[in-house]
Amino acid sequence: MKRPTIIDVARGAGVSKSLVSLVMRGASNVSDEKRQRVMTVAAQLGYRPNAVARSLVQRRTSLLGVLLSDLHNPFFAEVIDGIQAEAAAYGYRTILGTGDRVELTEARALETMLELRAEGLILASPVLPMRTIAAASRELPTVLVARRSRVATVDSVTNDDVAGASLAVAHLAALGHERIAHIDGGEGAGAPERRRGYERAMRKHGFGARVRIVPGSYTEDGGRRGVAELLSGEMPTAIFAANDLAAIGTLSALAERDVRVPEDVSVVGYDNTALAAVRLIHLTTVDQPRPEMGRAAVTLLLERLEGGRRTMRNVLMPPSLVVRGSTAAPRPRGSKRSRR
Amino acid sequence: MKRPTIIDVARGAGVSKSLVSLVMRGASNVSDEKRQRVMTVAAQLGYRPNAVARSLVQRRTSLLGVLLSDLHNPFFAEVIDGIQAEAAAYGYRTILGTGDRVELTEARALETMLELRAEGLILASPVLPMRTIAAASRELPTVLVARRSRVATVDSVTNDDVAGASLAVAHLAALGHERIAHIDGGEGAGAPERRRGYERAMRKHGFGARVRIVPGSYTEDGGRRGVAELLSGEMPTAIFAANDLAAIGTLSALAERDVRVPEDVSVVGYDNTALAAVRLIHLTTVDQPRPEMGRAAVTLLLERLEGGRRTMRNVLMPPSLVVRGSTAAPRPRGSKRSRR
DNA sequence: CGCCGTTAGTGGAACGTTCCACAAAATCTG
DNA sequence: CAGATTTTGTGGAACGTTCCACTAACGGCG
Repeated sequence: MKRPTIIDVARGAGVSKSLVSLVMRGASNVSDEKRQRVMTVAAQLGYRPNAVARSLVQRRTSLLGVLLSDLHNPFFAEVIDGIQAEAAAYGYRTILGTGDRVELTEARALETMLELRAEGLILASPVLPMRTIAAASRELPTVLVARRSRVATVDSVTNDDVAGASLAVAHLAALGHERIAHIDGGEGAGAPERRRGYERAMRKHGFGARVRIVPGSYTEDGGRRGVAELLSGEMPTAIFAANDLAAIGTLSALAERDVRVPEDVSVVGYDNTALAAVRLIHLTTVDQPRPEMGRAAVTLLLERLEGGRRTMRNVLMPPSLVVRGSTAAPRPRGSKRSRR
Repeated sequence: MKRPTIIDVARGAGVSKSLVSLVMRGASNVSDEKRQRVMTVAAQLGYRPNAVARSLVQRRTSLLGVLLSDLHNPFFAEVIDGIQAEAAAYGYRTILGTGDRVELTEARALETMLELRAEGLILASPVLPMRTIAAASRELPTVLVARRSRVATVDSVTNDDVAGASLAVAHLAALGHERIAHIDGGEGAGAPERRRGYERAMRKHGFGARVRIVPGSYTEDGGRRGVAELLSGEMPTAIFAANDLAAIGTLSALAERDVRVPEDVSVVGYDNTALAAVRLIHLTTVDQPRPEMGRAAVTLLLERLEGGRRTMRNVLMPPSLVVRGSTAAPRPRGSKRSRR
C-alpha cells in the first residue's frame, strides 16, 4: 500500500510529472482539460504532495519553529494564537516544541527544529542559556518572547512591565489609595521591571515615602508569604502583586485573616490569566496583549527572513488594565473595619 | 552563507560522504582516527544533518503528529507531557498543531501533518467530523484522545467517565450524603457517561429515588444555571458538577446566595484542573490520569506502527478522586442552617 | 605463502519533488 | 501565409541524505 507519487499521477493522467507538479501548485498556464484530468486522477489515487521532497529541492521548508518553555502556562496559548494566525497569513506553518522548563529538554527540542530546517525560531520564555540562543540565531532568525534580548542577532517581544506596574498604581491612586504595597516576583521574568515601575509610579504620585516592597514570587505561596510579611507592619489599603498567581495567594491569605477584598484591602494582579476572570476570584489585573505579541514575533522574523533586516529590534508591547471586583475605594479614614 | 552539507564535511576530512554519514549516525565499524577527523571537521563547519533529506531517502520521518483541539485547555498540556516522554523513549519526535476548536483550522493543521509525512496521528478531542478522521486513519495510524472511536481503523484513549462519576457519588455517600444532585455537562465530551455513572451509582447506593439531574454545561455559567434550577426544589446536601468549571460556577452561585461550602452543601467537580487546586477554590474533584493517557496514545500508535496490529483498541483509563475542601459530612438532620 | 573471513571504507543509485532550459503547438501580425 | 510571439508542456538535473553492492586491506591459519 505504497503512497502514490507525482509519477503515478502523471502516468495515470498521461502527462509529464512536471505538468502534475504545475497543476498541484495551481500554476496558471495549463489547459483546463489537462488540469481536470490531473485533478481527477490525483483524487482517485489519493495523491498528496510530499512536503519532504518539496522542501529538499526548494531548500526551504516554510516552517517556523516555536519553542515553548512550558505548555502548562496558559499565557503561551494565546501568544501562539497570534503566532499561528500571522504565520498562516504569510504562508508559513508552525511546528511547536516544548521543553518543560528543563534546559536539556529544551535544547533537544531546539535541535529537532534545526534539523527539521525550520526557517525561523520563536522562543517563548526559554530557560536556555543565552549562549545557546545566540548560537542558534547565527543559523536562522530568532526572536525571544517574554524575555529581553541583549544580543544583536536576536530580537525580542516583551510587554512593558514598567508601564504595566504604573497602570496598576495609577488605578489604585485614582481610587484614593495611598498606602499601596507591592509583593514582588523575586527572580521571575519581568519581576524587577514591575518592581521598578511600581516604585517609579509611587514617587510620581507623591507616595514616595509610602513605597513598601515585600519579597514574594510568581506563585500562590509567594502571595501568601507576602501577606504574612505585610501584617508585621501597618496594613496597606491596597496590594499590587507581581502576578495573578501571587495575587490569588494574597487573596486567600487575606480571606483566612478575615480581611475583606475589596472593602478592607484592594488587590491588583498581573497577567490577566483565565484564573483572574473566574467569578469567584474576579481579580483586577494588568493584561498583556498576548496574541499581538505572537503576531509581532512573527513580524520580526519575517523582517529578517524576507526584508533582510540585520539589526536588532526589541518590541515593547503596551499592557492594559482590566478592572474587576478586587479593587475599590479605600474605607474612609477612621471608619471601623467590620468583620463579616 | 550556505549551510554545509555532508559533502563539505567529507571533502574537509578527506573521506567519502558515506563515511561521514556513518560517523554521524554513530556506526560502530569506523576507525577512531577517521571518526575523530570527521567529528572535528563537522564541528568546525557547524554541520548539522539535514532531517529533510534523510527523511526523503529513508521514507520515514520519525514524526508523530499531535493535533490539539485547543491549546487553552490545560488538560492537554499534561497529556502532551505523557506523549512526548513516551515518543522520545521510542525515538520519535512530535510535532504539535492546534485547531482552536474550529473545524477548518483543524483540517488545515491535519493536512499539514499529512504533507509533512507524520507517521502517526494523535488527535486530542478534535471537533473534526468522524469522516475526516476515518479518512486520515487510512493513511496512517490514528488515535483519538478524550473522544471515543467507533471506527475500526481508529483507536482511542479515554477516561472512564462512568467510573469517575461513581467515585464522586461514592465519596459523597460515604460522608453521609443522600440528596446528591448532578449538574450535567450537556453535549460536552463524556458528559452523557458521567450522567449515566451518576445515575447508576445513586441506584447502587440505594438513592435511586433521589436522583436529580439539572441541565448545565462545561462552563462556569452552566454551573450557575444549575444552581438556580436546583434552588427551585428542595436543596440537595451535595452537588456533583459535570466538570471543574461548572463546579466553580456552582461554588460562586452558592456563595452569592450565602450557602456555605462545605458546611451547607458539598460540591464535587471533574477533571482536577489547576483551578481546582487553587487554595481559594480548593475543590474536591475527579482526576483523569492525563500523562498516562498521553503515553497510552503513543503506545497504541506504536502497536500499529511497529507491532502490526490492525484491530481497533479503545483504552479506558481509571480516574481517581482528589479530596479537597469542598466536601464534608452533611449537617446533622434538622440542625439550623447558619448564616454568616 | 596462499587462501579465507572480517573490517573499514567507497561510489553510485535512489528518495519525490521543483526548477530550468528548451520544444512543440497555438495564436498573433502585418 | 510566413514569421514572430505566446502559451503549454517536457525531460533531466538537482536537492542532501541513506542504502547497497562492492573493494581494499588486514590478519589468521593450515
